[in-house]
Amino acid sequence: MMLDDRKLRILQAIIQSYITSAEPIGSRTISKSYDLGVSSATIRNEMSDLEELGYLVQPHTSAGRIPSDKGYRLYVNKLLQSRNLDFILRHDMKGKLIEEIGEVEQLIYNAARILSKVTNYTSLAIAPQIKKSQLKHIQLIPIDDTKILAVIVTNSGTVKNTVLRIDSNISYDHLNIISNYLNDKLKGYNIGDINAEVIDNLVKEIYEFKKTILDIVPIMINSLEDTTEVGVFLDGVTKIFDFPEYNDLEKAKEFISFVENKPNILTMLLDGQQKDVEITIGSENSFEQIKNCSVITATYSLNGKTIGKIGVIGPTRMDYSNVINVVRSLSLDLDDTLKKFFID
Amino acid sequence: MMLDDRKLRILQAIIQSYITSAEPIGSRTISKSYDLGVSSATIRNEMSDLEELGYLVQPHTSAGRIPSDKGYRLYVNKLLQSRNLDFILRHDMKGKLIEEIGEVEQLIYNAARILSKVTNYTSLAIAPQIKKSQLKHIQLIPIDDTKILAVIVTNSGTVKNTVLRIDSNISYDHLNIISNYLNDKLKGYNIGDINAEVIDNLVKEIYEFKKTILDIVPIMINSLEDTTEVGVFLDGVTKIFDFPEYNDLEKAKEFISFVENKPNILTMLLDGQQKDVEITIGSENSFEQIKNCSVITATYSLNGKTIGKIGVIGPTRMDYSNVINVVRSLSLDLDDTLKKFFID
DNA sequence: CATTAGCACTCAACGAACTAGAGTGCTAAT
DNA sequence: ATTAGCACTCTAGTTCGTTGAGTGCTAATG
Repeated sequence: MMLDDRKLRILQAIIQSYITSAEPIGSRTISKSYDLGVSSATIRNEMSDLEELGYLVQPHTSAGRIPSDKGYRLYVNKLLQSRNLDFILRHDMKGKLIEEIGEVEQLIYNAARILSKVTNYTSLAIAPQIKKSQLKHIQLIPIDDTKILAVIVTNSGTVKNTVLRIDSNISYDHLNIISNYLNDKLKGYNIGDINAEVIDNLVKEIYEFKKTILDIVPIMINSLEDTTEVGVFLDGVTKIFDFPEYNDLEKAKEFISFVENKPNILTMLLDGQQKDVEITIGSENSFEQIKNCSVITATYSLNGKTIGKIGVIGPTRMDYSNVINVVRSLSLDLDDTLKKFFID
Repeated sequence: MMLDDRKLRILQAIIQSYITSAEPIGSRTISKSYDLGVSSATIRNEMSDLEELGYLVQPHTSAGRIPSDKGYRLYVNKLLQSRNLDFILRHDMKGKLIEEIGEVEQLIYNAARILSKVTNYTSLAIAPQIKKSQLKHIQLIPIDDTKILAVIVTNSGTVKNTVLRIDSNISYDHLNIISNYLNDKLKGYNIGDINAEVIDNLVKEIYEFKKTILDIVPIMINSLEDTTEVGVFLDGVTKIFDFPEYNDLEKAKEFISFVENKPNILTMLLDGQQKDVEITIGSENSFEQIKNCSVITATYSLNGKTIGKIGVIGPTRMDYSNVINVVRSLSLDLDDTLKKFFID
């Protein structure tokens, strides 16, 4: 049995109906609402075939049918006609995005908030990954006898502070010399590439402050990799309550627990392929807790290099067409904005 | 009609039962479980009186009674016998708290996480209020031709970065001179006290960099007051699902929406009196959305000055005794830890 | 005179039984 | 190949009694 054109049209009709209604769709509904030129009985037969092929499932006998993950996948890959995003909306989004530019984190959080507001799904975002950024400036500042503050600025605009505890008292001037030296040697380095070897080479050329540098730099680099500190942004968590599929406390709890757990979000977004727009449907998700959700993400880049991701998560019955458009367009806006305000 | 000792004992019994069972309490339950030496009929009469006095309410005729906000208030003020917190638990909490000390924010977030884990309620915390802290160090760092980074360190350990956009190119050396000058003049100032007048006085004594300072300092100070950036920490949001009073999607949604809104939490915590431990019961809350919740907070201090708050929020049927103990003890631990690691 | 046993009354919660209605699958006619 | 027709299925509501916890009142009691 093959998927002929009529079957595809019926599948499309069912999925579109289901996305807006959240109710199982029966053959009569389709024959009435869509002009397919065949009777409900024919549609009934076709639906039976579509179920056999795995694109539809029946919650119970004597109910209509709902799309399976496989059905949604086909829909997304083949049946989605990409309409253009409303110009006004695009313009508004970009306006909101650049309304108040502070640090990059602020910008990304802004993007997440816009995304949730415009799509009415929960939005996710990760701030530029420090490891993938280049070191732009490094500065050591004495705080008191036992502490110095290391400030690291990256090309993507991220500023990261680390308080270091030290034994020996180092003078302001000495710290300045070390700062300058580190700047000189490490500027432009990919932060992820600064490893033991690099640090070893670093101190080969300098004798006076060798010990201090070996005390300071590894701790500093380590603290940059602290994942608990990494910027994960969420907005619109409570949007999930608007969907009938989460009219169940257990499910709502599971969703919110998952999404509030930053490491989950981080792994999910970082593990994915780094393609432009990525769509993960239901059971395709690697986390069991969200096997009834779809996730749509897009990357954002600086200097042609992907540095982070934004996206939304919601029920598999998601308005794919709209969300894909919004996410893509917002990620392009982000690229623009980053280029303009944070260019290397 | 007066509240004699027997009425108080009955009220106490009802509240204690209700806190653990979440079910309306009937007269027979009390007479069986607590040895008050009177029959259920007598208790029935007393309960009727307690209702008339406003300490109890009846969900419907033929149901037991539950405490009113006024009842809880009396309980908290008069009937709570303060038992001591388990020594092991105290020790564990402190251990966890100082397990990994990074910046203050990290410490406060740690406290919130411990609080939620130990009490099984949603926990809240605010990071040290920059306005109430003193300036310890200020440093201007050039990023590129159009941007400089201002790093401000306070006595409470908070490090705050602000990226400033400038027109004219300022050399590294000039920035250093300005940094040193500002340090010299502003160190020790309460950040909240640095106003236009102070800045005016600041530039009276210096001519060379007057314009630059006037360009930089006000923006810097302003950005410190940006409330969207202020540290509000939450943990255990989903704990609310464990309480039968939130077995209702609408209520759960209202709660989570409220609590996820940082400005709400900020106003709530900052508006309260700044006493040691503060308990707000049900309708005493200024926010309509949480009129069925109680909030228990404690302040934490540095150098005898209150700089922030931690606390929990949950249903009015809260284990007041335990939560008060835990919150108080954790706030003392925080004081200790701050003193040790972040002392001025 | 406070206390209590006794009893009629109330009401939410639960479950059984029934109904309505949407939808299917099959069969036979077109 | 398509479709009208129909028996069948199953959920979601609805009604209606039953149960049981709890109350409030009254009259008896020490």
